[in-house]
Amino acid sequence: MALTNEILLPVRDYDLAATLDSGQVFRWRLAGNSWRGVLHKHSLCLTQTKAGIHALAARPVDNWDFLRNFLQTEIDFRTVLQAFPDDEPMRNAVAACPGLRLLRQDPWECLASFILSSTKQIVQIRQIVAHLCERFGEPCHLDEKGVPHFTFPTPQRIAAATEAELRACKMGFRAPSLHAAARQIADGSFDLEAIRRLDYASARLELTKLRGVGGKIADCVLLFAYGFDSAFPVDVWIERALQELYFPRRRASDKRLRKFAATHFGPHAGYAQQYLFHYMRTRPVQPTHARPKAKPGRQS
DNA sequence: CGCCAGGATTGAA
DNA sequence: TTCAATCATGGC
Repeated sequence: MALTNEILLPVRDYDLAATLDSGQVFRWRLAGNSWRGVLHKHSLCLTQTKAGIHALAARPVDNWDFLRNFLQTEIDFRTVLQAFPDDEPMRNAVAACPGLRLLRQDPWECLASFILSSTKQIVQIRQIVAHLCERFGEPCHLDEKGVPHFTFPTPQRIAAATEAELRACKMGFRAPSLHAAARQIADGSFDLEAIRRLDYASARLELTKLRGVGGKIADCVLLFAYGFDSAFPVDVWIERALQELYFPRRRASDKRLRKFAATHFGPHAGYAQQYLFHYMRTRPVQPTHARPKAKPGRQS
């Protein structure tokens, strides 16, 4: 294949900005009307145009499949949307952002990022990950402003760091979890590739053996890195979404909500989850002051 | 079940 | 300006 610095991926129904800014990935930032980020060792600049997504690489690329895979431009997106339940919350969520997509990330970067995500807001996760890449990643490109772009650090590099060095990236109590995961992956005692060959339930069980990885974080990794479309991460936003949109009059237990989610949203439940998440976070602020904090048994 | 673990942000004093 | 509450997930 010929080396090229740029490519146009002619994709429709794709909202690049919403997708890169929807809490799946933490390393893409807006520069003008383009998105800058690093994938493997390629520093990229992505721009949404009428014709699709234009990619500009800092260095020539011989095969762009890694980008098609990351952006998931080849999937049958219509089928995904058509498989959603035809109810009002889903119609509203899709209407609010019709081109929202799921990405397909590198498992290690995704796992590491979500270990760092626990009890953190998206802005803070971005900061921690940026620190981590600056200190332990490799510089792979200097942009026109002279700002270096870094690769995501390997498990080997993180394993070789001290816990104090990791804590200096502001990750606090998550440092031992990240360190342990990196060591297990670096020494081969945990195989991220083997996860691919498991069914969803086994893969989830396997991931939750890692310290700092509970059901929610496992589901994020299974959905965002391995493409298990049935994974349905339930964080507080999704819990709120399910409660308010599907059980407005009575308080449903956590267990009840998960059971509902597992059956209601169909084979691409993970996509549905992403739409609900985005919908909850971007819709106009609700008048929370008018409603007292939810208490068991009593919900306005 | 209930508490604790950092650190950035928001809102109150 | 300082200070306290809030955020949000897993481990014990």
